[in-house]
Amino acid sequence: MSSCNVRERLLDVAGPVFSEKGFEKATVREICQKADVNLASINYYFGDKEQLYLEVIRLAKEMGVSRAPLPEWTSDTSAEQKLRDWVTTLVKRMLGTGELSWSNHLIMREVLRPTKACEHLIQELFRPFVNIADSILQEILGEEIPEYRRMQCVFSIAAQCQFYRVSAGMVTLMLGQKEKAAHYNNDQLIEHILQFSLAAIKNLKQEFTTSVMESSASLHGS
Amino acid sequence: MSSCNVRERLLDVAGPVFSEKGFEKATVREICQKADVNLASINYYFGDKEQLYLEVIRLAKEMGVSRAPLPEWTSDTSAEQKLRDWVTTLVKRMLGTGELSWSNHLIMREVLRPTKACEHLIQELFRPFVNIADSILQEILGEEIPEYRRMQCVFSIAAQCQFYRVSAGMVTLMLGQKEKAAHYNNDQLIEHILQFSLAAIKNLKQEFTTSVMESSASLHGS
DNA sequence: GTTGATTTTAAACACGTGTTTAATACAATT
DNA sequence: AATTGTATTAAACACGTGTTTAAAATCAAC
Repeated sequence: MSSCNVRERLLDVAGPVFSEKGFEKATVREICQKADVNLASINYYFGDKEQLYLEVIRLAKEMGVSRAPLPEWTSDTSAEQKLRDWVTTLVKRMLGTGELSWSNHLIMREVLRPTKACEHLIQELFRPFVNIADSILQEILGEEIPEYRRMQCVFSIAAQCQFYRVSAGMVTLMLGQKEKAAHYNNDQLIEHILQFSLAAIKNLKQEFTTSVMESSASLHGS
Repeated sequence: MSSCNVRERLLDVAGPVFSEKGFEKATVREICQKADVNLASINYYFGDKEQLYLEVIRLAKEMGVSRAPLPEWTSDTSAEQKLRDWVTTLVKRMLGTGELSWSNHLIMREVLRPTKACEHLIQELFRPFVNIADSILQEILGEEIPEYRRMQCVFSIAAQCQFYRVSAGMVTLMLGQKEKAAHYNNDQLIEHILQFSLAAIKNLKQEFTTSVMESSASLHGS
């Protein structure tokens, strides 16, 4: 009867521990102790520590997505609104607060120092999410901007969202607690990132259309 | 005679090892072996592993700055040129290639997971460097934009530079080697980051001046 | 109820880590 | 040449790690 909820308890406990300590520094002893199971249980149910970790990553991916999903869009949702939703979702997933933020932490660890598990995250999580941003930018920028320029913009936006997660410690040390609390909450960050990025994107579009007009004009001229 | 170049050899060897493995995973045995000194030498000369690490961080800071210094500016250097130099310097320091890039790696490790050494880096390296960007932005934006908005912009620029360092592994996995080599070398990145950020900053300035004009107009009107 | 497989347990194993120690070698000074 | 203080060495120490093992306990089926 008391059998296989041990496996579940291990999965539940391992997530936060791996998230806080990282794969290397997390110890099977701590995980087993917090799960209130025997030390040998991880090897019995998962084979070894690494396979437990891979299972936890899978779980984190699913939880992360379901926790901060993209809203539904209709055919007349504006591209800017979509971009706002996209940025909001990314910031929420990255800076996700509260009790379930371990999944975000864990995924971010994989981004910063990829292991075997990162390939899976890219296929199932990052690539689809980036593709959405790419299609939004295509909607704004039109067809004539080359794909790699769009991708650079996507990276620039994602970079800003990522910064406040990965450099949070340094940002706090630089600004001081009060300054950071005053001007760097989620909503203000989203607003700044959106304004900053939208201006850059619209400028890129304008620059491209005028350069096309110029080359067209010089073509007609010569 | 054979005395105290042991200390130097340890410092020379420890930098790359700490950079590659991080403080925790780097072992005193590997460092001592590569430095061709006895296992006990680190404790003899530095006290313990951590104090060696602190010395290495100091060394990395000095090397990083001297390796990619900011160019000299005259009184008629344009603000945009200064910003270009600043971004170029930051990208070079972060993505610094070749034999001496260990210092950049090591400093980036401190940003991502601050230890005691980070406070020193902030005081001596980050704060002065960020202040330079802040004064450049002040030159572009004028006085009426509040300081925290300028700082947000500085962070947005730095975030883009940082992204390709900390997420390099994931970016490569996403794009594939050839695509990354084709469109994401240092020069192209600098160009994109500058264009992207300058457009955003100029838009911010414009938005502020028009809103000031509006409020001024409504003031005169009422 | 007995049997057989599955699960749980405590102990030990094998290895790697940073650090310490006591003996030795070396250099300069008296 | 003897002495003193410094530098080097090999060995051992103390601890923490993931994993394995063999015995005990539990459960399901006959």
